[in-house]
Amino acid sequence: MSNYKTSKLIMPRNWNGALIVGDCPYSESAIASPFMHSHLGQLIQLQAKAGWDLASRPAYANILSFFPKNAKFASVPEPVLKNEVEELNRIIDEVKPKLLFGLGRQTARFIKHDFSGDLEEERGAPFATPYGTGLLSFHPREIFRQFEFNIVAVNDFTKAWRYLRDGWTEQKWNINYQPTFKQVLEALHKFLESRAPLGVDIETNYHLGITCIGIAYNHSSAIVIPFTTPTGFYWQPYEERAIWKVLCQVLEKCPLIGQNAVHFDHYVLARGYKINANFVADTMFAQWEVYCEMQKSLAFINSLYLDNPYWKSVLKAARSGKVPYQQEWEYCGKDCIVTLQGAHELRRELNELPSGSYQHYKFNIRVSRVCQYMAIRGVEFNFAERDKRLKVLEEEAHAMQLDLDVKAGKHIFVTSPQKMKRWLYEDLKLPIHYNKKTNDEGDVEYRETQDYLTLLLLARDFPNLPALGVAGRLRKLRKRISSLRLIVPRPGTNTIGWLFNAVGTETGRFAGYKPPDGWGVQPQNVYSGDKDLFLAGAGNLWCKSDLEGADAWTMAAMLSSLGDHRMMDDLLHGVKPAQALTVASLYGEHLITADWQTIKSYFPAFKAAMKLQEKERGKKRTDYDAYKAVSHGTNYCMGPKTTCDNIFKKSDGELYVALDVCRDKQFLYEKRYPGLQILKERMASLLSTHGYLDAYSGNRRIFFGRRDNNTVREMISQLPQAHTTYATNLLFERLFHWRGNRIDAGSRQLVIQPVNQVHDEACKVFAQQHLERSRDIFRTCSTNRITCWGVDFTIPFESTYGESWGNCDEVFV
DNA sequence: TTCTGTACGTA
DNA sequence: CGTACGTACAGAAA
Repeated sequence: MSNYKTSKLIMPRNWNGALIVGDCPYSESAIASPFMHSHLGQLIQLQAKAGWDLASRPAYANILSFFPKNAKFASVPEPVLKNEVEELNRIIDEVKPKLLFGLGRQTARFIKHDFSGDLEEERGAPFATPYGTGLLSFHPREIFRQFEFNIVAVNDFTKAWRYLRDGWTEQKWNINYQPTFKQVLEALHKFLESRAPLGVDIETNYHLGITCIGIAYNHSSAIVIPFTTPTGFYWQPYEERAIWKVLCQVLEKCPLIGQNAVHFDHYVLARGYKINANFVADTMFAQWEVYCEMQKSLAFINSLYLDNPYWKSVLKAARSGKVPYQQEWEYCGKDCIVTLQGAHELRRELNELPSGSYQHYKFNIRVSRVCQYMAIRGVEFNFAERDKRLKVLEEEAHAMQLDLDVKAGKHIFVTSPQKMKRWLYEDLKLPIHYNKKTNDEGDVEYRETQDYLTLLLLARDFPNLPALGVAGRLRKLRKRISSLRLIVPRPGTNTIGWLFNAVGTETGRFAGYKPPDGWGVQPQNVYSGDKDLFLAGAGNLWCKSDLEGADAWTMAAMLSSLGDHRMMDDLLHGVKPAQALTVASLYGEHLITADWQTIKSYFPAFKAAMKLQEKERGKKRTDYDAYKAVSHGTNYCMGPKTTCDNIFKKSDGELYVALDVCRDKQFLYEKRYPGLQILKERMASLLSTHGYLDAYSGNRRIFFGRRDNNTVREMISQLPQAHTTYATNLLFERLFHWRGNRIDAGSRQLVIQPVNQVHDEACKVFAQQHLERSRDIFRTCSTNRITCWGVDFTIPFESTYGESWGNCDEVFV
């Protein structure tokens, strides 16, 4: 083989057999070789980090031998591109690389013949080439832009080295996806006998009917039971009945491993098939526990820990008829097998972490049973009252629309951002307002906006244009109306459902969803004013338990450990930080450093003053409301501009705190809690020394972002959120699993039934006759003790009950 | 029909 | 330069 160097290929003397292919040269002027300057440096660093033996070297090539115009691949004329690709292919045929390693999304298109078009999906999954193994990863350019890709790229380079050294062949899949009746029954009975863990996955059609169900029983074998074909049914009716009978037992009795943090499979089986599937492990939960900032998809898990080629494009192809429809069943079998394999590897990953991680994973799996319970149970919804309310609101909206059109002198379509923009900035020529937007790459952009805040600000600056305020209020009202109108009950009932994902967020908070059948709502963004429509049901009570000062406790503990004990002192003696700030603002700024006793001595006067303000200005418009926003914002490094915007917006344009006033109040707040400044520095130093934070729950969040202020802010909110979540989840976990919360011994029926969770608010329902018993149970289950940075504390609940979510006025405990 | 951006609801 | 989310709608792309 010839040693030669061109802008297209660099072939080293001591070649290791790998050809690393990029998309185009570094820049217009740096085209002498495929990778130059920082790109080459990055590649060498990645090889070193991934343990490549650098005594021999990879060859480097590019799709393009030149830098495309404006750095846009699309600008390259088709024939030119074709020539370049052909030349690359000639090079590949000549050098015959054992490893073809393509970097970047453009590159992937040309070196993998069946590339799906999504690099993040296919990255890290090996494929066969005529001369060896192929692999895709990020281009150094992409890694620079998106810092967290770096760790993933190291993983890909580690894999690449292994494939180069040991080669790669696709594992043999043993998937029986067109089984006979006899085979299915035999397999199911065998599972029932052995009770070995099974990897389970279902595929469903648009109506949530199960098209097939796959069961993997070892790391290469699965049986898939098809139910429907595009034209009918796979089984005779009597066969299907017999299969479901045994299948139901398998799903309820065998330990199942799933890939389904949203509990979609469980929900479908329970609601549509009356099967309470026994999922005891979930690869999504495990992957979240290991790297909560990363994706949790099966393809991603495969790319990190396994060696299967990309298989995820088959489902779409099978459904659209591009490949035989039976391949959907085979695909389902692969999913099950990869789930089983992934669970195995993730167990090893968890072992590498402190023991708390595995404990928290197990805890979350127990919590996930509560998510399933709440999803299936649902709650009663007051449809009669909803309909009445809708009527009133719709009339109100109609009147507002007429008023708006008159005031504006033309019809204003408030739900169209485009039309609103034209009205404000073209017709009325008002000053353009911008909104901060963080794009996928993490860069901050500013875009034109016409949101509620903008309309309020414009209305304030242009009092001669009363239409502005009306437009803002109307748009909000329309949003509320459409949310209400779209609520649909489960057929024949007044019940609605919701879904939860216990690992839906990076901080450990739940994510909530509208159920896949559409019969319900997203539980966590229900408009406060409509919460009274969610009912306990006849003979029942709705009980709402809020964590009191939820996030503040962890904040106080962190400050305490840094030597500033004042916030903890305040909280322990019933002084909320925002109250201290308000008292000092109202009765003399010297009070800002006063002890809690002094602050408290002003409480009667302070509370009376706020009551008066509420009477005069309306709800959410008192000074205390403003100072709450200042305190909250300052805790999380919010700037004075956003703080005063928030106050203005929350008070519907009534409360305007000038920017410098807002800034002064922040200084005042920081004077009382000087630890806040130290905390920022401490977090920045933790980011560079450790790069992770451990919560008391056992969960560790590794921060993959850049070492900048942005990440420091994420870190500051991490532990408060993680601990709040832990306290709420702990309550639910106990209520669900503790035998003391059962109607009677041996019963599965709960006395206190969890129904909803909104971060620091736990909603439960119990029968009226069990009020006293529920109080006892709650007292037992609601205790917690958290240690943060060596400081112990407890987050107390404040509980009330009533007939509905929005109507909890009686004190519970 | 599917995707993207904007706006807005929650803690 | 608060954090963390999901959904509805409009309008464009396919």
